[in-house]
Amino acid sequence: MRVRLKDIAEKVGVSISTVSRALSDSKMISESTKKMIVKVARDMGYFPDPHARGLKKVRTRVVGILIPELDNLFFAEAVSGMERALFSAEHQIILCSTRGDPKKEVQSIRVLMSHNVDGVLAAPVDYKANKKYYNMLLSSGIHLVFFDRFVSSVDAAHVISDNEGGISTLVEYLIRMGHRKIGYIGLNLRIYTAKERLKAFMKFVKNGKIESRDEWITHGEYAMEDAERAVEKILSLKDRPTALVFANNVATLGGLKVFRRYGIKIPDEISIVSFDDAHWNLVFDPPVTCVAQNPTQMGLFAATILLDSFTSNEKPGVDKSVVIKTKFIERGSVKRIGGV
Amino acid sequence: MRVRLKDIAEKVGVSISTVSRALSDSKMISESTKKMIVKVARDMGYFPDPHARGLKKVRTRVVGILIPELDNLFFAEAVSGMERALFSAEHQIILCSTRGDPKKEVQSIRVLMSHNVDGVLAAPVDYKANKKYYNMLLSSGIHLVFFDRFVSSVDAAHVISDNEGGISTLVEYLIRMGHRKIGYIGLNLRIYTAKERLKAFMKFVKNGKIESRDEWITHGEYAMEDAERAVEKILSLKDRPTALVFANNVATLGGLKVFRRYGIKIPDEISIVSFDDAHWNLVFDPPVTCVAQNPTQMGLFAATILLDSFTSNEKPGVDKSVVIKTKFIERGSVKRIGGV
DNA sequence: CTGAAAGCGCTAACAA
DNA sequence: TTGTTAGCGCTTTCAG
Repeated sequence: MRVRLKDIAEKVGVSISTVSRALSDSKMISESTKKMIVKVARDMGYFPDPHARGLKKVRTRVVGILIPELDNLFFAEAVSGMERALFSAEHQIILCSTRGDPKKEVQSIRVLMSHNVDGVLAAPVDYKANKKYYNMLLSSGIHLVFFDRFVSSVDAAHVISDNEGGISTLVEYLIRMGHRKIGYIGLNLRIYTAKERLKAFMKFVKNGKIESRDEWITHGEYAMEDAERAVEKILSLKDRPTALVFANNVATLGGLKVFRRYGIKIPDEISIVSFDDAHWNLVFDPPVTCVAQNPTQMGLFAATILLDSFTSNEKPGVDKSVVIKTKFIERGSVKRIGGV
Repeated sequence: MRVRLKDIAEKVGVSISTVSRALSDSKMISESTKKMIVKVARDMGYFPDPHARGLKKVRTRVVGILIPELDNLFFAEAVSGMERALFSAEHQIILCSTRGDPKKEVQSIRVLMSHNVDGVLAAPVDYKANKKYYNMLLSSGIHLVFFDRFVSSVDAAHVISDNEGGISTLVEYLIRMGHRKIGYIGLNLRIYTAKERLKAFMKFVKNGKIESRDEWITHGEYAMEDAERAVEKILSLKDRPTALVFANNVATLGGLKVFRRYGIKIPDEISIVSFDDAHWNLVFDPPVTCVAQNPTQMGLFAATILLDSFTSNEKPGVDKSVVIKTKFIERGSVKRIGGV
């Protein structure tokens, strides 16, 4: 049977509330009895009942994690980083996956609220939708930290990569390598990162630093197949770009599949760069030049901000946000065709 | 504010218990009032408080998932499959990661028990250790389903791949392709799958179907670096095997890294096969011949068995276990050097 | 068929 | 400094 405060109280010969105080490290108790009680509690293997706690609306030591999907290694690693931080701080995780569906996102937010979680770490589906529900979370006292993406004008800290900087690094590199005709394989624009990365790319088009046609710029959904179709379409064009920027790891893998299927040689026939590194760059030939994110670190940061906010007891506002620089990794997927 | 049974009761003009009965679909209530109450509850956005529920030791609709690590895509996909099944059945997930540490495993089991979860889906660290704690789980009424691995002589269903069959397929294929001198890059033998796969491999050694020396058979930890070291050691031998069997995706990636570093051509200089498929086989050249597991399906099965056991209200015993066949995928990583 | 009331384990306000 | 007690929202006897 489970050990309750009552059991400890009986054993020590004090009241339940004394035990409660001892275990919550209250000041209103003598050091000696506290020591005694703590020892007995440990010996008996006491662990407070989270439900009884939760019912009293005190800290539940549970945080909700809300992600689009787990089978993208980016999110898996991010959650792994969070888990590390949260476990050390003795917090539990309730995991919800939205699969990119705003409806599921709403349901998940509801569930997390009803579980009375202390905080939520979220990578929201949509830049705008469900703002209402995130605010509802906040106003019911739950701390919130966004990661990878955020919802505009919700006052919560976010931990994101430097999307604009990353894309700029990539495009500037291509320019240095002599490329001007550059295509872009993007993602669904509801997603914050997709929007930011495209915007960064378009800046180069607008100011004439590169040349890009509408047909070279694509926005798929968040699946490999979309990237595949997009790349196939671009390859079928008479006037092709000499280089392609892939907006994330999923898109890149899709592109590489197509190149392989058609026997297209990288970088001889077309050059590519990618936002996101991937495991298979360890073995793929040529490995892809990219800007790498660090999802584990991102998760760790986000969780740490949240945990700190519990300690300080104030919600982490947007001013606590962190932007993580991406890391440029030059490899062999870009051909020099002029330039400096 | 949160909607409680009390609020619904007041609105409808009945007692709390009537509302409770209506919502739990009891027989002891008239159809008409039930209908009415259910409707009002929905309109008001009622969602039962999991803590109040949990405190009463009824179904919490929460299941614990216990895995070694999330940043291995195998487990990420398995959890993804579980999430799908559990979400449909309106169950929540508490996620615990052991990182291969039996101590953390014990702590996690304790946490899950204290959270009064209805069931646990676990890929245990060790084949023997912590048997006591899994039995403790069971005896406190929590349903348990193992996946990928299990703990011996704990009476709980498991969902695993056909490890022996998979390895046999791989080795027999190598034999057909003319290989006799075959090495094995294995994992830590505390892990159930590692043990099973090695056993299956050793059967071929013992009955003389293949020739293998002690130096060709390695057992690393569960990290890529161990596989790298193991492969390097084998390559440095004067008398090398002509083919290598890799015991999982992590080991395979480690091996490929080494081959790349030393410029070793697959399959010309050495042939390889692998337990587990991987994403990068879509783009790697040559893609690796392997037996693929289906982690998503494994997760789905495990979760389904657990959910069924809630319905039937009896713990899923070891007799409910499922063994999933692996899928052989012939690709280009093995050279024919004789044979049929 | 419905309502009143006890109690799950804990915290916190109030008494002593 | 300690003990007593109310009550968190729900389920479940037990009466009606």
